[in-house]
Amino acid sequence: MEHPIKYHLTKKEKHTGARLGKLETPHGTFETPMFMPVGTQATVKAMSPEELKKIGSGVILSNTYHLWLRPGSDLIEEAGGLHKFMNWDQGILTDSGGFQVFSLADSREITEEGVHFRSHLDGSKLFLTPEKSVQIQNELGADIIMSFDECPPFDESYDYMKKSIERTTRWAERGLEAHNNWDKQGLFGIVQGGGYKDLRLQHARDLTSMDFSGYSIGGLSVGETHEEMYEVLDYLTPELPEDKTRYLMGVGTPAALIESVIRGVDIFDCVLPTRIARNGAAMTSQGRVVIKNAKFARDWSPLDPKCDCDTCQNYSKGYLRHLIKTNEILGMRLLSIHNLRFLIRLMEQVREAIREDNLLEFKEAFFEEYGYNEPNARTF
RNA sequence: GGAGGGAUAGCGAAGUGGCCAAACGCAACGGACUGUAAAUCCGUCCUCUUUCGAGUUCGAAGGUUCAAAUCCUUCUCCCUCCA
Repeated sequence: MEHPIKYHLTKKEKHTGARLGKLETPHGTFETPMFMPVGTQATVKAMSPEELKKIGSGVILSNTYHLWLRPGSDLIEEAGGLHKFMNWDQGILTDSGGFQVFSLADSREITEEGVHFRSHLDGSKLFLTPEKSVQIQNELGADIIMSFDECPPFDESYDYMKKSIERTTRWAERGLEAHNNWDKQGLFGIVQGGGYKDLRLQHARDLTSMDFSGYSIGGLSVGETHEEMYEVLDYLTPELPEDKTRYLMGVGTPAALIESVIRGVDIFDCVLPTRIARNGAAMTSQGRVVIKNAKFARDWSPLDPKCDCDTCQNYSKGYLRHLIKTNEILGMRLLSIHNLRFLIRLMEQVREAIREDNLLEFKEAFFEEYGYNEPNARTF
């Protein structure tokens, strides 16, 4: 089968094997490694598409579950598809809703057929199946759509995890079967298995035996330590096909991005940069800056002197702190612009380092300034 | 001039004899946030102490009581209405 989503491996970094490549989609070709901003409800919160484009965003992620509930995938189809609906002419990836089943955990029932759970909006009973998820995603029309998976906690029991990945495999087959828009939409499979090596490898083999357009690594960054996550990547990525995109879902700390690229991952998404922006924190070349802290009240220097984003070019920490403290919309917008630009630029730098075969040196220099020895491994 | 109401922690506001260092909200301060139920959530917030705890508070002064933010007396200030 001819996939509408193609991955072209440009080169591998000499010392780490990190991959430089191109992700080809019906809405453009994008260099990888790449970070994808999250726009759950057909909008990257606080950002306009024009601003996203300006900071170099290529593919953005949106969500099946949320758009299914509101405004409805039929409405978006009527609008001409998600790209047209939200005025985004670059790539779009939609998540399957699998993660929502996991995060809305208090009221779900997982069966072989699908998942019964309740709407977070009005409590109404919902039923999502692999076929339904694909159908909704076909209507939304994203370039990359995701297979409907179960995303169990990292420390779920072995027995449960084994049953879960086997069911997710069956769901993956059903999703492949149901997908009817192969001309314009690629479908990715999602590898689960928690921290169990044999299950991860088994699931990877099961999914790669099917013809997906790319492969995702799910079930990580759900509370485990970075070390546990890196260990999974160490043995998992070699099992994934060289000629397809590897997508690590939900990862977005600068450290994890760099370490994961070193372990062979191509693309990432994460709500972290936009969420912490709205909550008054920034990722900068000098480490994390909690802009709402009192110490920045009279700091007239830019958020990150090494950043080229509009926020850092034009506004001071003191002003940003004021905006955040007064709950002004502009504060959230300016910090979102910065944080996204920071990660997108970080990926640009990583690509350059792969090109130059000096990724490890880049990593050392980055952490020298950013601070690697955080008290908590999960701190970004 | 007369009648009435009120003064509680940074602000607003409960509390009207013991369970009050004093609810709650806001502000302030700190923390968390990883395929977004998030412009959300958590903690601190009289002083000292890491904790236990100790010490000073409820306009001011005096009093009643085993015990007072709560009752009594006087004073100060504020508000409303009538002249």
